[in-house]
Amino acid sequence: MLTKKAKYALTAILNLARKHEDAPTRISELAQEENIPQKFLEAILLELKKHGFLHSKKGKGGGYMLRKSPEEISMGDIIRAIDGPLAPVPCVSQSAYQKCSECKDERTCGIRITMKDVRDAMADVLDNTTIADVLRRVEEAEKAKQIELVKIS
Amino acid sequence: MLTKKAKYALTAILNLARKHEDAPTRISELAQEENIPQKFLEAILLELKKHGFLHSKKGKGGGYMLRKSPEEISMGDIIRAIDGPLAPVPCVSQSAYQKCSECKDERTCGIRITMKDVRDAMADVLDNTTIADVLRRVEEAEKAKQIELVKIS
DNA sequence: AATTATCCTATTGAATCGATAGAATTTGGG
DNA sequence: CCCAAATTCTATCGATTCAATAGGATAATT
Repeated sequence: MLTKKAKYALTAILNLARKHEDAPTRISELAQEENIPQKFLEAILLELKKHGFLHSKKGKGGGYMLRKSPEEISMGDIIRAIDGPLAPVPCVSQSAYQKCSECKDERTCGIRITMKDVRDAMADVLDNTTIADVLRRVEEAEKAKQIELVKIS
Repeated sequence: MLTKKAKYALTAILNLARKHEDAPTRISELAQEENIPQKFLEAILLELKKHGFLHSKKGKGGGYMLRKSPEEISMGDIIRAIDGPLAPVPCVSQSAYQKCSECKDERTCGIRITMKDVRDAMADVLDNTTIADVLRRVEEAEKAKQIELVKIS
């Protein structure tokens, strides 16, 4: 399960990416727009900054802005930064492998074999979907919705 | 992340499936063979029984045995029974859908669109991998290991 | 210097995870 | 019919994580 923290992180980055402006966005503004508890969002943005996704400007007229372009950030990157490895079990994680204690031989462990497939399937989606991709798909969905509305009226 | 509970559940069912005997297996035996805390395993087996995967026989000569055949049990079934829905967010779950509170319109939510793909990718693996499939792949891996050993010697 | 925002530390309440203890109940065998 | 062996039930526990809040320190812009 995605934690709320990761969900808020994705929401915040998508919001900032949609703005694609040079002007920074205030935490308070972001919190209000996306219905995220401000103090919680504060901590999340700080973490995202430490991971290199954002940078910030202090003082009057300050706020947060994207550091990388939306094409360079994948959904997987953000989720890993906030929630940790994607893998359902540590022994199939690429980014944070850990040996399985109870397992006699990893090569012949049925759970590992299956979970490796699951991890790969998840990573295939999340590492090949950038913020820019998501924004594109949202736009398409919004267009489809408009057409639907016209049909009904 | 898969919980230890679910991992133990999978291990237990794989063990019972490998035995494919009519004779029931005692909890204590299963716990020892798979290095699972006995009292914890007790609770897990009970839960698996309630979900219809196992049935049990009390008293002397009793124990647990599979209720369904290994071909009829998918990895997804077991994980859902113990850990709950596969979906990373409730609003893309097939088995336990829940409306997203903070989302204005689900159809145009970028997180939902992406997470739907993730869910489908996971379900595609887990619902199409049966216990029998896993056992087959473990056997293959064991054969490959044997060949490897012969080569070295 | 005043304003505004980020940054830091600490704490909280609730839920979940992993596991244990002890007793109750059922069953088959002698 | 009683005993031993097994499952079944109830309850509790400590530790960790999750989600969020509070309050203030620090830094930078106008």
